[in-house]
Amino acid sequence: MESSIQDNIRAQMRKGLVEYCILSMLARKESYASEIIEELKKADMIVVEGTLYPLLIRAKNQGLLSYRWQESPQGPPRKYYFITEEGRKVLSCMDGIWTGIINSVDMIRKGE
Amino acid sequence: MESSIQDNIRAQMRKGLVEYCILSMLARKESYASEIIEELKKADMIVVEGTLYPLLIRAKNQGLLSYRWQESPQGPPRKYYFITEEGRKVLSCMDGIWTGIINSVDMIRKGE
DNA sequence: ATAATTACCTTGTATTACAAGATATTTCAA
DNA sequence: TTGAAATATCTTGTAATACAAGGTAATTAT
Repeated sequence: MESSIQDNIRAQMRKGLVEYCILSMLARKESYASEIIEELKKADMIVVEGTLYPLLIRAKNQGLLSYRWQESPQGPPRKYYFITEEGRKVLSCMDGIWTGIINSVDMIRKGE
Repeated sequence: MESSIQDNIRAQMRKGLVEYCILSMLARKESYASEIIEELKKADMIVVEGTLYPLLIRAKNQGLLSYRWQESPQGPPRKYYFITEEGRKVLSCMDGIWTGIINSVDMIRKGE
């Protein structure tokens, strides 16, 4: 099965933004994987489990996120992730990087 | 040697944008690899040869770019790449995707 | 000749996101 | 009390990207 060029481009462009988006979300309120996926879907930023779980583990190992267990009204307990102080510093830095990227692309698109 | 978390994030965020930027540049005027790298550098979008050459070849194989040889005032001949009609269609599509990504990130960043 | 400059290209590696599937806990109905 | 449904977490294997590092080749100047 072959994917279209456009699908491929959409996929490529999103790369690396996922971490920024997830840190952003968790900076406002703690959340668990299934809920994070639902909320990203609302903003058309589709992410699947196989992407999210390794990312959360990486961010936790870097000290950007931490988590606590909490019982669920139904099913197994939820792993609520929340942002750390270190994570907030990195997020603030990412804001600047993101703004810079938008400016760079804008310059290139419009012809410096 | 270990790179900082921030360097890593900067690198990740840029992924996939390079193709968009290069198609954009070539949509205004044809150019060759060394010049493309120089111009991207001006916009703080650093790209190296090992990234650019495979990308140009991929885009050519997809029919988005084509090229012609031209003698250089000094050194070996230059391979001038230019965008095709198909490339312009895809570029127009990428504009929309890029705008959509900016909107998505903005929604997520600001809390939908 | 040969060194310098300019240019093109390749190989191997780290990282990322995804597809697909495995595992575990709770509730509810038969 | 057994089993299905729902909700969760997590792992493995694969494809793709960007980069570091190095290789090849043509022209000009010394």
